[in-house]
Amino acid sequence: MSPLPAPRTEGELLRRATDIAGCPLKELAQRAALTPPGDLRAAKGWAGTLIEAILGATAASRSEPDFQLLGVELKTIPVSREGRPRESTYVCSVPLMHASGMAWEASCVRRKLQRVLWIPIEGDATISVAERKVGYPLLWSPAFEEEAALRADWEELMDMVCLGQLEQITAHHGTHLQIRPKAANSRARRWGIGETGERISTLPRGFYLRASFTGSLLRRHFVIPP
DNA sequence: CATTGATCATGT
DNA sequence: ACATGATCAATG
Repeated sequence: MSPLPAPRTEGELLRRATDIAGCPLKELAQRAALTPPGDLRAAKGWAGTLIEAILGATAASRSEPDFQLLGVELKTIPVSREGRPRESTYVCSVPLMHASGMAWEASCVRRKLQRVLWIPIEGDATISVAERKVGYPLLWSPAFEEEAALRADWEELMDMVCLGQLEQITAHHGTHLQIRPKAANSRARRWGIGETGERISTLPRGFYLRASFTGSLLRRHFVIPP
């Protein structure tokens, strides 16, 4: 496949995304000269990377929005037959040091979620990766209430990170945004802040959006049925 | 059976 | 090393 030029406007991006709605992944893979894996166990990011290539994303594996010119982040999301998200959505890593006094406005969570192109993909395990179909896209920015709710979660969680309560954070915290491990394995280490303010060696963490949050936003925009 | 904690591959 | 793309697999 010849390298696709990056979309120059949101409209162009959205048109490309709409054009592939209903398409099985094998068809898109063929365009990109790729072969769909039998399962995603050893290729967890395969579908996301494929859609990036198909839509002409430019920032693969860089700390930039996927569509740099447009400031748009691409997120594929696996959905069940009923259209419900099957998984949470990774947002960004959690800053474990030097984050005291950081404002929501300056956070990576807010920056990442400022403008997102959501693309649902059939994620039922009974459907082979090749046959899974791409759904209709949603170009989304958080509504005022959504951002306020995310901000409240972020502030509560980051307070814990900065006040030495990192080890007490579990995935149960946060209504819409949660903190979970994000690492190669459970032996991975980063520096964090301990109970008495000392440096501790801890597991790297990431911010994730709960499936309930992405589900309600897809429903609210009529991308998936109620 | 939904959710949490763990994990996989690849690029810079 | 650490970011990107996420899903897997154990657990309650």
